[in-house]
Amino acid sequence: MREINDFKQVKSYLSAYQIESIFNEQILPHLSLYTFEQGEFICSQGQASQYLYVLVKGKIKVYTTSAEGRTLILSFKTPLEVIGDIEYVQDINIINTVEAVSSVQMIGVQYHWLRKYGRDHAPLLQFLLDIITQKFHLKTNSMSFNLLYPVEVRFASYLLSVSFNESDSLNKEQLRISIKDAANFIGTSYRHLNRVIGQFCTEGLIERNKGFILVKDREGLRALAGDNIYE
Amino acid sequence: MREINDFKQVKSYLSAYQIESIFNEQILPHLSLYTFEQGEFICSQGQASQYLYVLVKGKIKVYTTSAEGRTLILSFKTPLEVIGDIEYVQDINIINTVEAVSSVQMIGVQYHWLRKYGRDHAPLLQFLLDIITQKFHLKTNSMSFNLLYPVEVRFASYLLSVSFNESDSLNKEQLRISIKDAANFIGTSYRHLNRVIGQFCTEGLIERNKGFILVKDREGLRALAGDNIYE
DNA sequence: AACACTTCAGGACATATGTCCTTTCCAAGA
DNA sequence: TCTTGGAAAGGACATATGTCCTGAAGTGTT
Repeated sequence: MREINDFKQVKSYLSAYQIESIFNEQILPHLSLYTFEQGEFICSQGQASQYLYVLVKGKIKVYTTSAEGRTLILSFKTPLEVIGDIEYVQDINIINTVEAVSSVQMIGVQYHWLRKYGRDHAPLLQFLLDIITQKFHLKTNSMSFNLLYPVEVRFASYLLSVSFNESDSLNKEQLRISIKDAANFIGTSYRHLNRVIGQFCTEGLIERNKGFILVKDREGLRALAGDNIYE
Repeated sequence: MREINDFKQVKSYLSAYQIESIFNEQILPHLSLYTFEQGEFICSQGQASQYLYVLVKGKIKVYTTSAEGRTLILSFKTPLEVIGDIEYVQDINIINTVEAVSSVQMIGVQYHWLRKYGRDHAPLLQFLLDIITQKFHLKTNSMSFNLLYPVEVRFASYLLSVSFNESDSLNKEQLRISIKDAANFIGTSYRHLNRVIGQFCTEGLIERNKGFILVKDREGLRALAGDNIYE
């Protein structure tokens, strides 16, 4: 983590995401911009939490590790997103580990200042409400999805969702997905996911070349996934 | 659903749960008390939502039905709880079906009035934030729990959690649990749950007599469930 | 009591998924 | 160039879970 002393940058992010109003005059001076390198932890499960972060650039993953050491990825997130909100409101330790997937920039504020100056600031409260309800809704969906459908369907949905987002950038159909990550996200074992991938290849839905996955039949995947997409 | 015109009653509930402040003077006159009979629907997945309800008495269950008709119970809830909060904030249709498990009383307000008079009322916003973050936290837990552990463990946890709450009342250890409900809650099939129940009986953890389940070895269950309890 | 009807318990089998291992391959570093 | 470590792919097997079906037992109705 590196702190960047560039208040202009902070302001410009706030303005870009139209959230200037959520921090009032008293809080503004206590905002800082932080950079995290790829693979760096933004926060770790179980630790005490001190900062509310607003993700403004890059991509992060949120996951939990069970007592037995198994990992379950709860979500990948891109701006605009907030980390530490639940912990702030509930005043509890960090629930999930958050790790930078790419290089990441976040605006951070200490709870301290939020408690002091933000408790009754309606725009902030509304903003948090909005973000958290979104998260909740999304989680509700993925939870029922995970419990109701087999790995095959979940993976098809995952592929669609990921390829959609990624392909914004460059490589239209070629995806560099980490199969391990995918397995943890879907809540299955690496082995089994591999099996399903093999099956998809046989069926001509996808193709794989050394670590990459090429979506060949988007419609076929969609048919498999049904309407259910990790939104 | 039956509307009860008893403003005193409403006031007394608000006071009992120490939430008088969340509704301001303008909103108060628009609060009503509603009664739902056992088995009655409070709201149904996909419908347009109009009311924010505060559960003040009784027990409800929240569940979702997949396109294929499978049911997944997301939670059982007792006061103090709010229904329709996510929908209110996000302005979307009802996400999950909510059904009265016992006879139930709820305080209801139309979104209309909340939008008009409550948008900037910090105590209301704080209250919603608090409730929703709790829900979120709980859901996060149960989601990872469901994905990370086998039915055996989940059911043990379920039994502990349910027997704990129920036994507050009368029958110390005797539980009338609906096995179907339990199966849907855990996200498994009736058949399989039955199998696990049989196994638990063999191991002397529980005993069953015609539809009831008797917890015999709470410690054994706890050992199986580990620390993980549906909170 | 006799009947139809539902719920409950469980058998038999198929499928989904997990665990453990082995082999291959490729890339980073000595 | 030669290791060496780790990712990738998949074989073999065990286990967890789902589906379909059947028979027993309870419940209400006539």
